[in-house]
Amino acid sequence: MAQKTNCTTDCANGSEECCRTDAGPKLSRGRAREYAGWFKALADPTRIRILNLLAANRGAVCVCDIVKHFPIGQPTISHHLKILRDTRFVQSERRGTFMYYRVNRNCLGEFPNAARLIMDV
Amino acid sequence: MAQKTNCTTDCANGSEECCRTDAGPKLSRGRAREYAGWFKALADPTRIRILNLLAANRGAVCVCDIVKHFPIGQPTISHHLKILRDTRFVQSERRGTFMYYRVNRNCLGEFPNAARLIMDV
DNA sequence: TACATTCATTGACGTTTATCGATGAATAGG
DNA sequence: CCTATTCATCGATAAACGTCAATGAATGTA
Repeated sequence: MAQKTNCTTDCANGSEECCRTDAGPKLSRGRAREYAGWFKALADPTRIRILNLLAANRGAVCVCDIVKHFPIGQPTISHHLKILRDTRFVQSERRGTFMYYRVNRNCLGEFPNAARLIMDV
Repeated sequence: MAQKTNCTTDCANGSEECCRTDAGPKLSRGRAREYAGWFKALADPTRIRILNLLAANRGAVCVCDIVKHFPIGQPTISHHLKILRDTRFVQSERRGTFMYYRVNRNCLGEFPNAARLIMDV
């Protein structure tokens, strides 16, 4: 429902940048949605600190140990871990009754890539 | 309300990683919130494409021109621009009746920094 | 002065999200 | 088997978010 304007006709004086820059976004809607989902996974303080905790411990950490460091319940931690796992920021591995989570360090190099693609450099 | 567990006592067998990794997150709650707010600004497909559009046009672009390229109304675009401006992803400048927006290219270099700080490398 | 245009703000709406408590599935050990 | 433990899933709730239509403030022009 893009609102109708007559900006184009008004700015036809040739001396302004307005209305001569008609280039739309180059990123497709689908790819933008993909990137947004990626950033959305990092758009929560708790998830950032979970990631930071996992990075601070070299090896993998089990859920019950993660829970200890946060003032929220275990189901909520599980919820956040699922989001981080679905977006490949962390990897999980089962050992007996325990689930061990570790950071997926490949994601680190992807940040500059994302910036480059969005910022169109 | 971190759920009580006896994980620590259970894993006192010394052969498991569990419960020997007691390092909490190093990032403060405040800084995590700051970073999260930053990522949250990019956690929407429309905002990513607005940013991409601004990056694709060398000079600044006025709001009415941005609106043309999206299937949403002008107030919503204004709303997104405010979020991007509050987080310093874009800068604005008034010329007469028009508001011109441009990408803040400094933000580009900040991505790797954010990754490094969160990932604690 | 009066009018048109650009853009931001407001208030309302449906949807999504973070959190909780309760429950269920899987595993380990008596 | 039976019980205890770890963790994921479900259902509910309150807050936050994206969007809209309507309005308002600022500016340019006749």
